[in-house]
Amino acid sequence: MIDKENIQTNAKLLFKRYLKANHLQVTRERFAILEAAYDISGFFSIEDLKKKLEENKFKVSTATLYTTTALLVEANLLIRHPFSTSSSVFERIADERPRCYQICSCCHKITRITSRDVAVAVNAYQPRTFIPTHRVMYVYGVCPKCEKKLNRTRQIFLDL
Amino acid sequence: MIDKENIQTNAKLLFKRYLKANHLQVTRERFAILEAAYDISGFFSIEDLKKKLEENKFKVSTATLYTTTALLVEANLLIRHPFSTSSSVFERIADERPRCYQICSCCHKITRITSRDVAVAVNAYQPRTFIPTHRVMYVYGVCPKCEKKLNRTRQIFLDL
DNA sequence: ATGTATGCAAACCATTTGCAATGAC
DNA sequence: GTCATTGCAAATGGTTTGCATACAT
Repeated sequence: MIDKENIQTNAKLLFKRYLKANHLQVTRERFAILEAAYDISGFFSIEDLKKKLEENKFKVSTATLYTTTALLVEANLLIRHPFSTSSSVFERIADERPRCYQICSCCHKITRITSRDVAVAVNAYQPRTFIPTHRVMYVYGVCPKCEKKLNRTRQIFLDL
Repeated sequence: MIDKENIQTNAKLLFKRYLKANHLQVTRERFAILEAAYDISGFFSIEDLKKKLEENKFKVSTATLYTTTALLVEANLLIRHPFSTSSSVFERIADERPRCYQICSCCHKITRITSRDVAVAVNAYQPRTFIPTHRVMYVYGVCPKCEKKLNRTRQIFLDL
């Protein structure tokens, strides 16, 4: 089993490795940001990260938050989701399970699916020369609740 | 085989249906934008759309471009990709094949994969109550070129 | 006739940039 | 000591908003 501690430790190790490999510096700020990001289990914005860091009594400039999150995305330690038009939505990559999200085009509710079927399906494709680090699948559609609503409207239309 | 004409006609039909179902108005602007968007086969920005519309001698305000693209995303006629931090990256949904993209975290090159394996894998997962309209998969990793350049370590998470 | 969609320009705000100061190596 | 990184504040520019006008129903 992987506990929270392990996830963080592993992420830090990977980040350090990434920085070394790319001749980048290991700084307090970068690791404080990584830690804060990995303290959040769901989606988060730059704003949320800033707050989390403040909770930890750690002050970082906005500029650094932006450059570091970009770095973490590059290092495959964070995902950037396409959920918002304006601001970035991030999420940590805490384990190797493929990430699959169902998104209702109607009510915009997002649900992560973690069933075995999904894992098998998403991992079924194996590229030849490309070396995959992680996979993200988005299944767009209509959730049951909205489907009922839509059906009602359609019915009304047929009646007209 | 589906040709360009057919794709557009089909998209228009779907859009009209969507508008009706949601009690929205069928306007010249909305269909001019849909047409322009479907004239572009790859990724495009709001800026690109504006240019394409100008080519067609059609003038639309920026505000309308934003609201209409949002509408088209809602109607499952456009995808919004998470490729840019600042501006939106769109792509038409021209056919029913699942969309899979390989993204190199290093050089940021994006390649669409259309092989049968991908299609099978992505469609293998079938939600129970949720009604899927389309699926998008992103495979992040390192392309062969970058792999050679950087002797980077793969992300390996322990005991899952 | 009613209410929605559009255009325009201003406002907004997330993100980026430039430069001086700090800190990693 | 050298050069990358950070912080700050200002600039940038994509996106949103408010309101008057035009238009779909």
